[in-house]
Amino acid sequence: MEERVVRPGFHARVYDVVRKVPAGHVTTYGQVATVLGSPRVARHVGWALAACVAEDEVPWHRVINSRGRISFKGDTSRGEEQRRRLEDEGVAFDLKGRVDLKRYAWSFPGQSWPA
DNA sequence: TTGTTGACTCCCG
DNA sequence: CCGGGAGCCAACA
Repeated sequence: MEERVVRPGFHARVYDVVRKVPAGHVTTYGQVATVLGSPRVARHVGWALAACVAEDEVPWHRVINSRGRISFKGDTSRGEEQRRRLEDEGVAFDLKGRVDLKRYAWSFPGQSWPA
């Protein structure tokens, strides 16, 4: 129950949390990790999203880093796609490619798991 | 089993 | 705010 231990189904939890983010809003890896019960696993949230694809129906593009920026390890092609999707949903970007978290950050219902 | 890696975050300057 | 360094934990070889 309140184990909050990261189980092998970690990805599934990440996906569910990300799916709760409505269009026009964004969240951070740390936020998702916190909802999962472990703010330290922010890196694994990104890793889980990396494994996720369109078939998973996960709005991975709504997840950015704590600085309101799009972080990638080198393949910016997905970063540009992420930015395009967010702009299409009404999320404005800074000239430096940053999002105003103050305005678009989404709060999860209960901020805990399970929801 | 250990060691390396990483779509991160925090601290410092 | 930005950049660099250290820490974090699970997955992978």
